[in-house]
Amino acid sequence: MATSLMKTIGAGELRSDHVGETVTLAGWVGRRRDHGGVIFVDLRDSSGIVQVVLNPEDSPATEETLHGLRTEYCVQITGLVRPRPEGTVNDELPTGAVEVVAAHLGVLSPSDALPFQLDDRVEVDETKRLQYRYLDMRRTRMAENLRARSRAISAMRRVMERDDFLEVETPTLIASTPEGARDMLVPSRLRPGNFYALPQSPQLFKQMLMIGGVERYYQVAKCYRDEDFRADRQIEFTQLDFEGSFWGQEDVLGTLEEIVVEVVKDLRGETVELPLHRMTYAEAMDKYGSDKPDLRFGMEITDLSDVFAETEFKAFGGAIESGGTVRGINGGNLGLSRSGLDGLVSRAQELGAKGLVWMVVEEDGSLRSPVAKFLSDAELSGLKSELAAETGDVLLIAADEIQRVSHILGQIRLDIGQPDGNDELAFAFVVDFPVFEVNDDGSLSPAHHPFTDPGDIETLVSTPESAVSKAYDLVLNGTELGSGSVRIHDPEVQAKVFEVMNISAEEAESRFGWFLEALRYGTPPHAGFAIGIDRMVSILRDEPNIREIIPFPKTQSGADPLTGSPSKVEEDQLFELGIDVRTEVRAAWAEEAESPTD
RNA sequence: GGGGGCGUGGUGAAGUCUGGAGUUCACGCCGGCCUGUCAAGCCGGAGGUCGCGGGUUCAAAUCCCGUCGCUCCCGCCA
Repeated sequence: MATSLMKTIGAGELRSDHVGETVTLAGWVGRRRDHGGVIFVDLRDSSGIVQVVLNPEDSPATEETLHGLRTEYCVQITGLVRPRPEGTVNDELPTGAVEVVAAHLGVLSPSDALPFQLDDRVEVDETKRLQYRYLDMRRTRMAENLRARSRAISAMRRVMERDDFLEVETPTLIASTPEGARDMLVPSRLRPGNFYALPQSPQLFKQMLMIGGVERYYQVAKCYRDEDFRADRQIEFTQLDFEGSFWGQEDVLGTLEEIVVEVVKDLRGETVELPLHRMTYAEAMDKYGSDKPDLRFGMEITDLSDVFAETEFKAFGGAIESGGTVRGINGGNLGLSRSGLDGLVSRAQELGAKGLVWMVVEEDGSLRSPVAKFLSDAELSGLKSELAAETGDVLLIAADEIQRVSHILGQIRLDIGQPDGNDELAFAFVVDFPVFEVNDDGSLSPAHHPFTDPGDIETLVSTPESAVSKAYDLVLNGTELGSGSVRIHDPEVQAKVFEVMNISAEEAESRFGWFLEALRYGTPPHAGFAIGIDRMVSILRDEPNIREIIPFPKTQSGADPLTGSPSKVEEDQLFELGIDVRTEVRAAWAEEAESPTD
């Protein structure tokens, strides 16, 4: 802790070594224990907590100041560091062996009574916390999360600088580029009716940096995606974005491994074993029904099509006949009641399943299930052996087209398999993503932005649905931390990809003509990645959502309870921007003004 | 766009299913006592339009309808 005019040392830094020194501290009044005569104050600053002793003899401040001290007053204290008396040492505190006898106490700034207690054991409504985020971050949870976030970024920079990456800032008022998500738009005053987009990622800029000879670039980049919120999604978030020239996939994954090792070391003091686990997209989908498998537990999806190849049970047989599949998972001994099992069925239906068959293995080896009577003995025993079923196990089976079955069982697997209190970290690279995802109606939609190396061009053209791109993800505990790819550096390939993606030459020219031209000036082969910093830190900190990692996050409806954003603006301002508000919106405003809600 | 959960003094919860006086618990706040506590202790006190609107009822925190906010999820999103 640097000294300043107002303090000579951080409160949390005091140790027995400092005994005998007179120090000046500044910080906040945490807990206050007023015994009438002596008063103990837990003085807190960013370095920690130390006990300050105030008493009439040693502290010549007025009685009023002493007893008038209240929680969260901002104070400055000068006093002597001394060992705590015999028997009063507090082993819970790093500073617990000493205390500061205040000779002088100054209130720098008093505090109103707080809207909620800063005690970490008190759970507070999150909206309230966000509304008073500046108080919330005085609590250890947020204070530590902010520090962890900073350390994570610092570790990332360390790797980037060690490997000679150049930090470059790219603009945030840009032309809309296709990343799949909805753009956040900013109106242009100088060109009414025209809009900037906020970047969903610095994608094309970093590629141009490669063309520009930077060779190795990184940026801690703010990104924006105007989509619905989730526990791990905000409309603005921060990524470590990097890119390298003369690079292929292995170079990127190697750099990611370095980053993972450093960040985990700094945040958790743990050593990550290299190489990180790696699997193909196809394997991930097959075994885990997800492109971001949670590998902290097994419960792999098993193909049961062979078992039920000849079945009389229509739900299974029908699926197989129409080219689909029957697959199942062994959920283990879940101890679920009938209604709990039915809950899984509803969940499956929510996920688009026609149904979900559950079976419980009884003591005598028989299978209890609403559909057991429709299945032959051979099928039941085949099922048990395929799923390695033991007494008490719950078997869950779905039948439908492959993609849907994977999705359903993959989600159910997560619902029932999430290890509680398991602090294991399961990193994995998922590689060989397809170029296209197949929609329900059989049509294709790009799985990545169109600047991703689509692999073999002939395959891309002849059977696009089976084309494998050079795209890869980094996954941690079932959450996608980020993704990247080898990029296209050949303008001919780029044109071909647009064609296959049904982007006409005219459209490509009008939207990215400038970029297509850039590709024509000796573009080096290049590849890169972007890691979601908020996500990574939230998992490493065992936080349930990324709002705990973002200093000033938004609620699920995109509002900031502290500042009131988004907010209305004056009509003059809209006029100046060339924006006309629709009559319906205007009417809604008027109604809102008349009858304020909540 | 859809489904689930939640909304009760400043904070957190119980009460809601099965309607009967704003009832209870913990913390905080205010005042008093108290010179070795560390979630200090003891005594006293203040503080609520039960999110909001409507309906049913003799009577609504409680039942019904609507609405707003927060949250988790599906869709969406890499």
